[in-house]
Amino acid sequence: MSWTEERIGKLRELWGQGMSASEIAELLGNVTRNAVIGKAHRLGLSGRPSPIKKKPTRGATILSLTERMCKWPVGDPKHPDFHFCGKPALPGMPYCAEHAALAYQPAKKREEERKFSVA
DNA sequence: CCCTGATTCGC
DNA sequence: GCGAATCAGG
Repeated sequence: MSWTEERIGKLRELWGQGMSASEIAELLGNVTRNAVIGKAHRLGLSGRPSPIKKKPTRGATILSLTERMCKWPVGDPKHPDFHFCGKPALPGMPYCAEHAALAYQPAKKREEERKFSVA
């Protein structure tokens, strides 16, 4: 299977929407996340999370940074070591891509479960 | 241990 | 250029 314009367009679209490589690979079909990431990288993409160690924009106050901080509560709020994820949050999301996925787990095929409930 | 993406290697 | 393997981090 080669990367046609159609697939590349889908890849770029899904990737731009914040879709994870594994999700994109699954939706595209007959591709692995490695293929998607590899192609994305080759296309000049990558933008999404996990540039591993990154240099935070220092000079700005922590207040401005918290807006982009993943507000995922880690540990107990009463715990003295309580902290937030701190990873870059998605636009419009209080959490980063990973935690947003965890917080807003999309119910796939909810219809199927639904028809069972009717019975 | 799970997940993520990035980078590298071989085909 | 493609994909898998490997690396690095959360």
